[in-house]
Formats: sequence, C-alpha cells, structure tokens
Amino acid sequence: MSVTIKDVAKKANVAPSTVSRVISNSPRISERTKEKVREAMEELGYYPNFNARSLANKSTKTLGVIMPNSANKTFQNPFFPEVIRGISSKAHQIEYGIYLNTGQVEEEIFQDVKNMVQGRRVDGIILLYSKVDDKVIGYLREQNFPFTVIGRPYDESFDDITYVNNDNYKAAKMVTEYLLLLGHKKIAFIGGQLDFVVTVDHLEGYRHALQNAGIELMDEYVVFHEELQEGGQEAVIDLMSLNQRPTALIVADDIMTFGVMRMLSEMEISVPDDISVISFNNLLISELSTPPMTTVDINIFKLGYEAANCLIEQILHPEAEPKKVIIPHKLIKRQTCKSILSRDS
Amino acid sequence: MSVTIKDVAKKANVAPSTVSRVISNSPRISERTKEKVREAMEELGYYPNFNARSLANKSTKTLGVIMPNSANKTFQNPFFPEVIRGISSKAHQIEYGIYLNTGQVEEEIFQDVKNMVQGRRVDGIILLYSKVDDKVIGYLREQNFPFTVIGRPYDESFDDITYVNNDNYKAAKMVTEYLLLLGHKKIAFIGGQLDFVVTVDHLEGYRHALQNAGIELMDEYVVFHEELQEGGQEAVIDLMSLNQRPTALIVADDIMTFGVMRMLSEMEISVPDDISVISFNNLLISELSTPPMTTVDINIFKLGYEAANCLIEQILHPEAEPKKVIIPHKLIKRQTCKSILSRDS
DNA sequence: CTGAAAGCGCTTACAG
DNA sequence: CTGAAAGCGCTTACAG
Repeated sequence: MSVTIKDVAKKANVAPSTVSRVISNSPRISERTKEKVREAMEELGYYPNFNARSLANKSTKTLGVIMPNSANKTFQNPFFPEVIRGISSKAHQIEYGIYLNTGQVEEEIFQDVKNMVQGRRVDGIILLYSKVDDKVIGYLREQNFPFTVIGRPYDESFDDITYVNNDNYKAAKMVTEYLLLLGHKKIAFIGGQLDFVVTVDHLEGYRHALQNAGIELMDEYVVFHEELQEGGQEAVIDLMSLNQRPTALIVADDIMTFGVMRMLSEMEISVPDDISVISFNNLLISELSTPPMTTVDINIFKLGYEAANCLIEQILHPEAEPKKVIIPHKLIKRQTCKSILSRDS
Repeated sequence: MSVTIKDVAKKANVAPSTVSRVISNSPRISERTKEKVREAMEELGYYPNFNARSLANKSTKTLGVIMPNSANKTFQNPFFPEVIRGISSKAHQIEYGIYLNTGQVEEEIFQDVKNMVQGRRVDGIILLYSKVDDKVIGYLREQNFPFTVIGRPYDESFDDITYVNNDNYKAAKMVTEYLLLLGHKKIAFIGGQLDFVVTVDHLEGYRHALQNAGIELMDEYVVFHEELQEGGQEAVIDLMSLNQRPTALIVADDIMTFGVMRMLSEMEISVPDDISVISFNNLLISELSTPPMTTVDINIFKLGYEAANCLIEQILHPEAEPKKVIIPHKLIKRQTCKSILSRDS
C-alpha cells in the first residue's frame, strides 16, 4: 500500500537500483535522471522504508539511550530531560533517531540491552548513568558494541571505554574548599546512592579537601541517601541531631537540596544565616529555591551532546581510540552560602 | 557475522521456516522440535534481527513518543520523565519499545513525524502535548495512522481521536471554588502558554467558578507566561503591582509555583499568611517547596500508562471506536492555602 | 507437523 | 551512467 522504490522506478522509467542511488545521492547518476526520479518521488509522495533500509544497510541510524532504573525516584530528576535534549540535538544534526530504554529494575534493563544489541535495533548505546560493577558495561565491552557512558566507568582497567564526564572529584573538592574559605570547619556531606560512581568521586573530593586543610573527617558528617527527596530530609534530621551540628552542608543534587532546605526551614534553622548549603547540577529550577541555591553547574546539555558526538564517532570509525571527555563545571554563587569568619573573630 | 535463523536451522536439522515458527511459538510445531530448536538457539546465542522481522511483519513493535519542542523550557519539566515512565511501563508489558522524538521547533517535529510514519519506523504515536491548531494531529488523522494524544485535541470535531486527559476544566473550577470557600474573592490566575489546550481549559474552569459565585472576572488578574520559571516571577511582579492585590493565586504548574513563591518571598509577602497559592500537577518535588505547596494531583504516571494502553488497542484493533479516557485528579492540601474568613468577620 | 519458495523494500557488487 | 540480480534476515501462504 505504501509507495515503494519500485513504484517510483516505474513512474520515472528507470530501474529500482537507480532510484536507490538517487536517494543516496550517488555521484554516478546523471543530473537529468536525478531530476526525473526526484520528481516521481515527489509526485508519489515516496518515503524510504526504514526497516528495509536498515536491513540492507546494516545500519539503523538510531542511538539507544539507557536510563537508570525507573523504579527509583531519581528517574524524575530534570537532569534526564536535559541530557536527552543534548543527545538529541547532536543526533538530529546527523539525522539519527533515539530509542529510549527505561527498565524498572536492573535485570530488565540488562535484558533490554541484550535485545537492542543482538537484535541490531540500534547502532550504538549511551548509558545515562554509571554504577559500580554494572553488568551492562561488561556486556557491551565483551560484545565490542559501540557505546559511551555519561559518567566514569568504575573499573579503571576499562580504559578502552569512551566516556563523557565532569571532574566530579575536583568539583566536590572545590566546593569543600569554598566552604572552608568561608570559615566553615564543620562541613557535612549528603551524598547520593553509594553505588553511583559520581557519589564515590564526590566523597573523595570532599575528603581530600578536608585533609589538605588538616581537618579530621567525622563519620557522622557523611550520609548517603537513595531517594532524592525524602533522603534529603532524613539526612537533615540525622545531622541536626548531632551534638556538634555542622555549619555547612554539601548536597549531592539540587533536588535533594530542596528537601534539605524545606526540612531546615521546618526546624527553623535559617539558610544561610545558621547554616550554609551548596549542591551540584544547577538544574533550571535550582534558582527557584528560597533563597536561591548556590550550586555547581555541570553543563548537563553538553554532557549529552558530547556523549552523542563521541558515540557517532565510534560508530563511524570503530577503530579510533577511545575518548575521555571532561565537561568543565562552574560554581554558581547564589544565596545559600555565607562566611562565618566574622562569628569566630 | 551475527547468528541467523539459518544457522539455527542447520544446527537443529530443520528448515528456517520451522525455526521462525518456534520463535513465534506456533502451536503447529511439535514439542520435540521446539525443544531441539530452542536448544540450538541457546547454544548459538541466537537473537532475532529486529529489522528483518519488522520488514517481513510490517510491525515494528515500537511506539513513537513525541515531546513538545525542546527549545522551550517546559521540556525540563519533570512531568515528562513521569509520563514516559507510565508509557514505558505499559510498553514493557507487551514488549514494545519506545522511539523518542524531540524536535527543537515545530517544523522539525512535523518532519520527524512524517518520517516516522511514512518510513514505518513505529507502529503508532503518542503525542505528549496538545496544542491549538497542531499540524501534527491533522497529519496523523489524514494518514489514518494510529495515535493517541495526552491532553484534549483542540478541535471538537476531531471526535475520532483517541486521547487521555484530565478534566482540566473541572480541576481548575474546583481549585477556584476551594479558594472561594476559604473566603478569597481576589483570585488571580497565572496560566501557561495560551496555545496549549490545557491552559484554555484551566481558564474556563476558573471563569465559571467565579461566575457562579457572582464575582466579576478582572482582566488584570489573568496572566499567561511561556517560560515556566521566569514566567512565574514576572507574573508575580505584575500582579503585586496592582492597586487591588489578589489574595490568592492559581498557578498552572508546580514548577512555576516555585518561581512564584520565590518572588513572593523576595517581596516579603508571606505564603499563606498574606497570599494563598495553589497549583497543578503534584510533581514529586512539589512537596519540597517551603512551605509545601497545595496542588492538584493529575496522576501523570497513569496518563502515560493509559495513553500507551489506548495506542496498543488501536494498533491491534484498528477498527475499534476511538476512546476518551479521563484520569481523575485530586486536590492535595498542603500548606500554601489559608482561609481569610476570619479577617473579614 | 514440516519444508521450499516467494516476498517484505531496500542496497550494492557486477556487468555492460 | 544504468540495469539485472543477489542478498539483508525474517515470515507466511501453499503443499504435502
């Protein structure tokens, strides 16, 4: 029922193979014939069938995008629409599409990836998360299937993996140093899920900054929470119940910070007068907290864009060297951090 | 290089057609043969090639999901991950995949849709938005391609369109009535983009509620803003500059409410003591505002789930009647609305 | 219950 | 510069 290459061929009085060559704009076809064929295509409203093309070509022109498990509330983090916007922006440029995978649990995701890869449903894969000991990464490597991860693969020995990341270690270190400069010594750290590599990196940065400043790390000051929203609130309760309340909080994610600030406000602890808060990501809504939060911009859009870029490179040049791209971060000072130097002196 | 049906056939000593039947679990194949073939598949690590299957089958087992234009900041609304989670949940059940489209501008989206449809890249389409006079809807209708829209198609004459929606008119009416009951008479309305059908419906509900209460609608109390975040803030400035300041605000979306509350706080107008605020959507983060916002839960997940459900129905039974599914909404009372009856008496 | 053959709609050596 | 033919990896009437 759909118009095929044959219909066009008949109409234009050429062979189907010629039509095919016109579609791919082969230089071996004369301009006159091209004209003729294009007219026929126009008149008949011809559109190439994607599956036929993919089958013959062994190329799907689509990128697989794997989200973290959707059972987790992290899924609703506006981080994802924004990375996807970045990916999609690059993909569009070169006329690739996006096949989105959102499994509920890890095993489901793993099976989906297998199907995508072996079933040749996509030409390459972008992993939107990077977890400690992730089966998916292992599988993709052993299949030698093009993929890039957003974040850093946990295992250092995986130096053949292309990834796009922020320097999360450095960002966390910088943030801690910033608080130290403001006179804070009791700095707590509210991290995300411990099996995400980013959490590990943040923690390291925090640790080293304290160490360099000669401040002992207090275990009670370091907490991790799975659920973004509730997590932030529980963390605050824990920390504020301590004898030695922290004077500053480093929070893994802006959304979590909303929970943190809300809880603080319920306890009538004022930000930044009583406590400073700083977080990561600079989501669009992060400037809408009251007061607007100080956070680290990680350029989410670019993370996505570059990931797509690297993946395409790999697909086109499978033999090229793996790339490691670091997207710069930037401290966005707003109103949740305050110097306490005056207090002490 | 990949294992094909032929390889399996050879290994299992049967014809390729038999292997194909085993894959589709045809009842006409004996259990013994099935066993044998499955073993061979297992040993060889066979996975069906998706494109070949789609081509022969004329079915891609994938759902196209069209997002609103990504140039707009609405794109980052956590509404989208949540609908997608709903869609994806249903899709997974029946082993369908999701092909995600995110054009930057309307024309691009329109072209993409054409390619998806004509190129048979997907079996059906879910539109995640519903705009006044949308070309895409017109096109899909005329192509007689299966699709469902989340929201309500603008043109009433399009009664052949399947959609999943909230009763946004009723929700807005209820919200207004709730504020009236609390004693508010000066109620302002901060709507979203006027070319989204949901905005139109909200406005109608607001209007009728006021009318029923015998309160004249003041034009200055009705504002619309495109950009979610800045929009909310500008709106507040406009409204608070009026001689007759409103005592209550109805805001189109929770994210916008963050902007609204932030601005109010800067003006040292206290919520809910000086002004009540109520909004729509009940995003996860909506309970993290300070104070936590009163909002209308629209069950975003279910909106997505049902949309996928309806679409699948259409794909499987093209002749079935179009469906109109209304997902119930629910007022979530938190802490941004306050009765002002005491004041007056 | 199973096989041989044609077909899905393209692409691409091979020939001329 | 163009065409005829084989092939991509499946499915599905048709036969037996």
